[in-house]
Amino acid sequence: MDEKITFALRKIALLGAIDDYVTISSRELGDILDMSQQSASKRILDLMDGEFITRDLGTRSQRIKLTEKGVAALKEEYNEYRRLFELDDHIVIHGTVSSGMGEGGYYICQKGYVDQFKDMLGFVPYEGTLNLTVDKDDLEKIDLLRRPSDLILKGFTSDGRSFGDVFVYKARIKNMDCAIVMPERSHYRTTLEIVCQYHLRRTLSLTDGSRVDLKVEL
Amino acid sequence: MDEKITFALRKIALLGAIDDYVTISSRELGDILDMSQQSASKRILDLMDGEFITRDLGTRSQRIKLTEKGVAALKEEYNEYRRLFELDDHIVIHGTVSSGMGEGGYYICQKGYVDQFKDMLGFVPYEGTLNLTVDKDDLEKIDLLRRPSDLILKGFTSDGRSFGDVFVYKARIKNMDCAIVMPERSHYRTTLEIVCQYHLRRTLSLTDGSRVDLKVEL
DNA sequence: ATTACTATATACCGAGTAA
DNA sequence: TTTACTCGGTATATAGTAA
Repeated sequence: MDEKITFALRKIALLGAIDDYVTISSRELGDILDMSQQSASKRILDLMDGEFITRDLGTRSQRIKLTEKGVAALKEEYNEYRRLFELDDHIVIHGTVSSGMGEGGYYICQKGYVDQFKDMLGFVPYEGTLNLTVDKDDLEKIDLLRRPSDLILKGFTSDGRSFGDVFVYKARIKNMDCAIVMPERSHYRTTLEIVCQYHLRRTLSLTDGSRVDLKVEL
Repeated sequence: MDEKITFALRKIALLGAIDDYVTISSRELGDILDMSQQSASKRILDLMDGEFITRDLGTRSQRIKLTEKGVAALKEEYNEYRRLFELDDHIVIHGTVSSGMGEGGYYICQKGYVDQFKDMLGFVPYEGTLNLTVDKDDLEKIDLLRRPSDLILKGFTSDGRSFGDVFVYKARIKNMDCAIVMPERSHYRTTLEIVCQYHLRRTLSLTDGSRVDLKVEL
């Protein structure tokens, strides 16, 4: 979505053009957008071209109203702001990609977990986890995760082997949705295990030692 | 606020850069902003120039965090969206500016009302009202206002003359805060009387017959 | 691999103006 | 009064490249 488009669209919407047609000349819109009458006129044509607004043009006035698509475009941007300011219950954990087989990777591939995981997060995890060695300065942030998550994969028994509960924390790496998996009885460690729908190493071109910022929802 | 600035700022904030430093190369930012590495680099310099972000630049990576000013800029835009989508309890009434002495204008200038008005709306109304003849198609919308407003100027007696209650409805004309005043015992009319901190006729260059879109909070 | 400079290409803006 | 065209000046973007 072009930022010039949503800027003009938002200013027009603020005049009430979501609910009904609003009378606004290109000169007036130019004043609001801090640009010339000519540029505002062009912007209106662009908005119509993208079907973000409809207009009925009289000989000495025009009336503008947002289309469904126009409202949707604004809502999309609004949701980005909500992610920033309404759900500001997250922390950022810095760390380094490391290898080494974590038991979380073994756990999460069990069918008993995968089905629950899909219901919970909405995706089937890629087979295998990304190991993240947490920066020394951020180790204390892990304790914030030790509070029982409200996302818990229930334990089960399979082939005579018992699998315990696993805590899950929704997270993001560079806008990629992922999750921390943490077996309930894991001992204190400096490494987190991340699961994702995609192969994070390949998708984000990560190798051992790559720096990663993990944004975790609390 | 320049829209290019807030666009880049928002995308960086979404990576978690409000809470803490976040590692992001200009190449990666370019991908996110759909522009070249060079332009993204320039955008970062612009953001630093405006003191919207701080950066610590290493030899092979940079870390970015929003400043107070940067967060404030985003919150300003967020508030515009809240006005659009959270308080969507309003209607738009179309009408035409007309003259003719409404009794509302006489009423509202009484000291007994003005003091209450200032407490309620936060401004002292300009002496005189703007008369708005409502479009035939929008007359039924006035009935929505007939529900008792939660903003009521209490009646009083002055010089042996009694003044009744007046309903007040917050409204906006082209982003100007104003209010509809409606004496409780007024008979059904097709004309609304608008008060504002400023002289609306002059400020908005309105003359008799000018088309006006009135956005009313319910 | 980075960031960011310079130079060239492109897009954008607005003055003038027609309808 | 409007809207919106053309056109020329300016700002913005990117390719090439240095550090």
